Amino acid sequence: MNKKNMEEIKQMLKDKGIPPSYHRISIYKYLKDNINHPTVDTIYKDLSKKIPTLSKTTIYSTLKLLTRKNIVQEILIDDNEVRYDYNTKPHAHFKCTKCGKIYDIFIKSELFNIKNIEDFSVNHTDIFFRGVCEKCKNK
Amino acid sequence: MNKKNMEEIKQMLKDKGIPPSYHRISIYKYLKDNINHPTVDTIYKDLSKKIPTLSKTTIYSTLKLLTRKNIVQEILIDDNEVRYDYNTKPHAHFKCTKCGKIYDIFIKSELFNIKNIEDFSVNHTDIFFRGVCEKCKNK
DNA sequence: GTATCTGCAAAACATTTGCAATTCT
DNA sequence: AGAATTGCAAATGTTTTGCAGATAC
Repeated sequence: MNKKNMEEIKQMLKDKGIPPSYHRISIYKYLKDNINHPTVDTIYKDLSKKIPTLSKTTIYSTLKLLTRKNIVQEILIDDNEVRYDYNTKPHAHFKCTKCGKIYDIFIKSELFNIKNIEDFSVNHTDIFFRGVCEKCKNK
Repeated sequence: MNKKNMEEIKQMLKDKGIPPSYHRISIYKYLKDNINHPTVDTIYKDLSKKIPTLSKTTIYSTLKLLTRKNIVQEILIDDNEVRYDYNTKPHAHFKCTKCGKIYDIFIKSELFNIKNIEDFSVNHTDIFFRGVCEKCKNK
């Protein structure tokens, strides 16, 4: 089952023109299994338990590569830390300013489909909300 | 005329509960005169020509203060540099991925008025577009 | 055997902080 | 004088880069 996942990811990376090294497969699988928009640091702390030789440099370069190939998505919602999202389909994000968690918001909006606005060609639309989540409201 | 502007800003800062030092007035006036979403570094390079004693620390602390008081707006559209926007009214932004310029987009969207979404209380909505601007298209 | 991938250490940035000096009233 | 503002230098945190060694095909 886990093996099967690895094989599937391996094939997918190949199809996208990315040589599927063990590290790359592992990092992608981590994003698939942890859809809570982890940072490089979080990925490193977790994954290096299982793969002690893994370095941050490799995580950085792998994520840049996957982003360039549109297999994952960078989220720049706040602060100066980049987060990564396994889900590349158009969706919005919500960040709770108290607990810092980021949630996916699956709203439909015509803004995601805009191809031109004023004189500009649009390639990508980001919609971010900031506020307080249910849990933090009740504290 | 210029003096008059300074006086107006001074009064406005006072009204918002901010002691209007010369540096604070100058930084706010810079944002008013340069609505192209400058970074701290840009502000520093430009303003320190006129005010040689001005330090980056002061610019950082002043902008944090103005942001907290909702007099200016932080823009976190890309990379790891914060940009500042004189215009605090709801509007979207477009970033050209070729030249790096950021443009204001004055679209109307009900998303700017959302107060609740799913279980969350929304305080702020950001809408960002990325793509290529007219000038870069024709290069 | 040659390309690529990886990891370390250093560098490069943006931003924050501690603290002493300056300024303002 | 007393409180707030400012500036320097150092610290912090994230990301990038150069290069040497390891790995893969």
